[in-house]
Order: sequence, then C-alpha cells, then structure tokens
Amino acid sequence: MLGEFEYLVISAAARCGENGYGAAIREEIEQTTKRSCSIGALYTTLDRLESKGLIKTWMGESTAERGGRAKRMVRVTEKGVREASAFYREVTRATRGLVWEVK
Amino acid sequence: MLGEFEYLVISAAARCGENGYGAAIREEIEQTTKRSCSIGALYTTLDRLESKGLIKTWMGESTAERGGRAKRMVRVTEKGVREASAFYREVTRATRGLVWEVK
DNA sequence: CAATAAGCATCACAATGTAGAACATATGAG
DNA sequence: CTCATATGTTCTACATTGTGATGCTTATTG
Repeated sequence: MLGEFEYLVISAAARCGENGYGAAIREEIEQTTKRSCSIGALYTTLDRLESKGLIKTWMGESTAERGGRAKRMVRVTEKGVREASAFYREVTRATRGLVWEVK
Repeated sequence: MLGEFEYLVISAAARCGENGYGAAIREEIEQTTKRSCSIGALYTTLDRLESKGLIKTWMGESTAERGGRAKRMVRVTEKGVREASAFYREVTRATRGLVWEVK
C-alpha cells in the first residue's frame, strides 16, 4: 500500500499534468498542504515511486531562462492511478461513519 | 503526521467506541478494509499510538467466558481525534480536483 | 490437571518519511 | 570570458512506520 507522503506526491504530479517536474511538484505540495516539503523527501520518493512503476520520469531539455537547467519530468502511470485510487478509497472507507470532531 | 495504518487503527478504535479492545479493533479493520491485519501489526501500532498520546489503553477485567482473558481496552484521546482529523483533511485536500479514474 | 480458547506482548526486519549538503548547469553582469 | 547568482537534481544518512511470526497468559471445559 502507498504511504501518505507517496500519495501526496502522486496527487501533486497528477494535478501538474503535462508540466509536472520535480521542483514544480514540490511547490504544488507545499501549496496544497501548507507545510514545507524538503527537497530530499521529494526526490527520494520520486525514485521509489518510479521503481515501483507508479510514475514514469525522464529528463527534459534545458530552457532559455536564467538557471533553466534540464528538468526531471514526471508522469503518473496507470498503475499509479490505480494505487492512488485504492489508497484514497481505503481512507474513505475507514472514515465512513466517523465525524472527527473534538467534543 | 500519522501513518496510514495508524489512521486505520484510530478509525477502527473510534468506531468501536465503548467496547474497543485489541482483538475487536482488529476485526473491525479487517472488515472495513477487506484485508487481513496481523496481530503484531496491531499491537505494535497501539503501543506507538499510546506513547504519542493519541489513544489511551488500560487492562479491563476478565470475563466469564471460555478464554475470557482480560482485554486491553482502547479509547481515542482528543489529541488522537485531532490528528486523525488532520490526516483525513490532508488526504482530502491533496485529492481535491482529481478523479482517479483509469482512462 | 490436560486440552482448548481468547487475547496480549515481543522481536526482527522491511518499507516509508525526512533533512541537508553537494553537485550541475543555465543566464546575466561587468 | 569569467564570476555571481538562479534553478534543479543527486546522494547520503538516519528516523519513523508497517508487518509477520512466535510465544506467553489466563480463562473455561471435561
């Protein structure tokens, strides 16, 4: 089963779509979660997700911007979608009937 | 942040309410997730959740049933509710706008 | 008291989470 | 043309969580 952070990464990558790459995904995560995501955490997780076949990555070309170094592009695979979906479903099921309100 | 399995355990415990104890929680998890939950996984996690103050456990009294050994009763603390809530909210946020359908 | 049932604790190891330093490569300034 | 600065990625190390197997306790039943 996916871990929670792995889920965050896959979700962010999916949201980024066509132009998903390392640094952008990181920003996306920070925006949606409102907490900081360290560089290391991100790339380590990308490596693991790729080796499990849940995402596919490849080096893009460098762009003509200052510091426009080649980016590591990311795409979520079908298997990745299935796993993410399963994770979400499981969390949803586990929560069914609960309210999580502090009484 | 809570781990995924920790979330399953807290949720199950919350659902069990008054009569939540080790073995019952385990069954609850197996029913909602449809997959098996090993004994070790459960108790190890209960220990960790308790040491983080997310649940409180205590030994109940033994009952007059065959093998009616004393049970380890479990109650989710307010802190536990907050954490579980935060976990759920984060997963929900990360999912916003996504559909998770295999195209 | 032996057999069996229900439940719990412990240990060991695998998988995930997380931070930070180091490295690479692009442009822009002078 | 080379130095400062910006964008991005790789590597390394360690902390936290996930998971299964095995064994220990304490209860009833015959």
